[in-house]
Amino acid sequence: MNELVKERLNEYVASQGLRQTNQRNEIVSVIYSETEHFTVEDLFDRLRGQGIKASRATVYRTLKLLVEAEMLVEIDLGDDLTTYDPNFMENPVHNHLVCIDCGKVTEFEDSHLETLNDCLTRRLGFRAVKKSLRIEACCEKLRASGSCPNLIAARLNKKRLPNRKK
Amino acid sequence: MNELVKERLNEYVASQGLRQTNQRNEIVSVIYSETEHFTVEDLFDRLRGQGIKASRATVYRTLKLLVEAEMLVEIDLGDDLTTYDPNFMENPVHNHLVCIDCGKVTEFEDSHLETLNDCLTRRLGFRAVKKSLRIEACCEKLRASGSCPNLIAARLNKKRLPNRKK
DNA sequence: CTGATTGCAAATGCTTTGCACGCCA
DNA sequence: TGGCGTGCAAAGCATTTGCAATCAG
Repeated sequence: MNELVKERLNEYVASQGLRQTNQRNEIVSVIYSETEHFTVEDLFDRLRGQGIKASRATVYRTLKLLVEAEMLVEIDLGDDLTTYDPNFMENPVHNHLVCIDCGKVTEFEDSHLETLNDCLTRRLGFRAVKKSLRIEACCEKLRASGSCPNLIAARLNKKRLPNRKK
Repeated sequence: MNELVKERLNEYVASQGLRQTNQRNEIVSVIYSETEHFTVEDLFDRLRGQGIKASRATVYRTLKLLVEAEMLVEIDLGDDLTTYDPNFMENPVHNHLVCIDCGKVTEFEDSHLETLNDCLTRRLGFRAVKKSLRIEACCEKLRASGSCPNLIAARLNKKRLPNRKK
């Protein structure tokens, strides 16, 4: 995966008359070492944690580059943070469900949903180009039994906590 | 409509131990005089255009209040602007289609879509609470005939122009 | 009267940018 | 060698906040 990704980056970089650099390679390498969604600060922390030196400016610039290269997608998780999703390369069509109990994000896809969206769009006289669906939901298990495995996992792993809507 | 809306605001304000003020009433009145989506600056301009005096701070504070009162919903149109939709009071369930040719936003709803979303959510072990769907699409008429009525209307009316994704 | 509301300006927080230096092709 | 890339600090922008004056109930 990692090699594939770097290759794709370098293809894009070459095609645009840009240059291959250490920072870009390292940033890409760190991003795709996990499938987790992340914010700029998340990424910045991961970089520092691995002793990789790259300024915030470079991180911002590289993220913009990756979005242009369609290797990364900005998603809206319902909070005020710009979040990046590295999973669209493997999975070009997917949606997000955000648990309002623990904040955990579940990716899912469904062909019926895609078909229906396309139909509705066509009926309105358009051709669908891109789609963004986010479902905010609460955990049935938590409601039923008073405990939610995701909630517990979230606490243990210090994942993104419940979205603070500012 | 206008009276209904003011009434609802005042109900909420009263229920929270807050106070009825001129600024709030005027802002609400201006917002619901149209069904158009708007940004803070749009609203601020409309206020000034009608000679209504309210500081930006008050406008921001009132918008926050209206969102809390569930009279207004923040929506994501795919640009970097916080946009407000005043139509959820009349139409609690609807989605947005954004034309990438002219930027025009079309609201639509479909019961099948809602059902499918709920099914998918339940299958994942959650109960849907809230949903946000945005389709970006291009106009078939423009592709076919080279002209798009919305595009023309957009130019004539100086509506929101094509989204600059910065 | 009392505490909520307002306006102003200052502060915030995220992101972008200008510039001088360094490095890839 | 030419110019793209980087880091730094400053600038930008949208939004929030502290404070003193004002206003609603």
